[in-house]
Amino acid sequence: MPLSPGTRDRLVAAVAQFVRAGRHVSTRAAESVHGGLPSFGWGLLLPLERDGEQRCSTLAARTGVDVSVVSRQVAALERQGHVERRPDPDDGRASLIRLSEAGAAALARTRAVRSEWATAALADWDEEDARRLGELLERLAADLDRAAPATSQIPLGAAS
Amino acid sequence: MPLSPGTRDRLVAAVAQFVRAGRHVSTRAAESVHGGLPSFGWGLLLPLERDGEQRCSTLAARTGVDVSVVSRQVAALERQGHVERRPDPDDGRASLIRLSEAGAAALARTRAVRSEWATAALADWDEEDARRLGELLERLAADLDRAAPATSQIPLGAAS
DNA sequence: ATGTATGGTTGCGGTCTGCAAGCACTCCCC
DNA sequence: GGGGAGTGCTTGCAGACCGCAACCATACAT
Repeated sequence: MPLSPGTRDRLVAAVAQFVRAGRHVSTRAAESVHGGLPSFGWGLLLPLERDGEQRCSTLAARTGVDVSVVSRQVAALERQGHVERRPDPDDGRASLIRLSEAGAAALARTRAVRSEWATAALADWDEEDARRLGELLERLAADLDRAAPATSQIPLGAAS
Repeated sequence: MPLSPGTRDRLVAAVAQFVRAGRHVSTRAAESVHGGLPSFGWGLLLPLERDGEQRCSTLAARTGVDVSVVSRQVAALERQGHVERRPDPDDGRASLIRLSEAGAAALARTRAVRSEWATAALADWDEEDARRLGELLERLAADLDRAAPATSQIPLGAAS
């Protein structure tokens, strides 16, 4: 019994409130970039930048959404020139998605806007607290992913 | 210059990733309650429970969304019996929204489901880390609210 | 009384999401 | 080698939210 219910519930409440607040900011930051990425673009371009060329299904698994969503977003990003696609030489069904130069530039612009916002929001934070929060958030996100099974395992509509 | 860019950007990335993960969990937890609240219901019922009877516009301000959204959600929650409405005795235009007994019960059920999930997700967290994260999150949410002006102040579509 | 401001509702369009059906291709077993 | 099962992806569909703008009813100020 490592955690008191009080602390746990307070953390849950803080998370719920924070997710709401964070959603606003994350969509706004992307939208304010001209020729802006669709707000979800960030979530797709980031793993593309970090892990390089990869296929839709990998991207879907990494971002935790349905493949169909990724498929549509990739199509949109491709139309806008942010990503490029080529057939997978090892598998005729799949294609490999790669960040284009324009996409990298858009990502950099979005990142700059975010940094600006973050600087304002974090004006009176000190190094220690920020570092600590970053670590704890990363850990919590990982634990949430682990505790929240893939969508297929939760019968969404079929509540008993 | 209280914060290094490296720490700041890492925190930004952690927040972005976390918001994505958290959104999944928060919607799922509400949906899994039978006769479930619409996932946004939680966001409305919570301030109703905490601050008591209040009007739509107050609710909208508190939750940070447009009044029209609150209006529709209240209508839905009223149909489901989760909230009750009565005309404001002091102002014929307004109505006061109040959590019903059924709504309180639904809220309790949702909370129970959340606690269950949280217990699983936080299985190997210790008291100190959880408490610290809760505090830091609350502080960050407040700072984000402060740094991200109300929607009316950001011309959404009118990007230059 | 008349004009303005405010609380709320509704129509509209947009984004993001998941599910399910369908297509093309791969792989394995007979 | 051929046929069936499995896989990668796309698309049609429906649902949840969101904000803006137009609108109505009431309140308030001059």
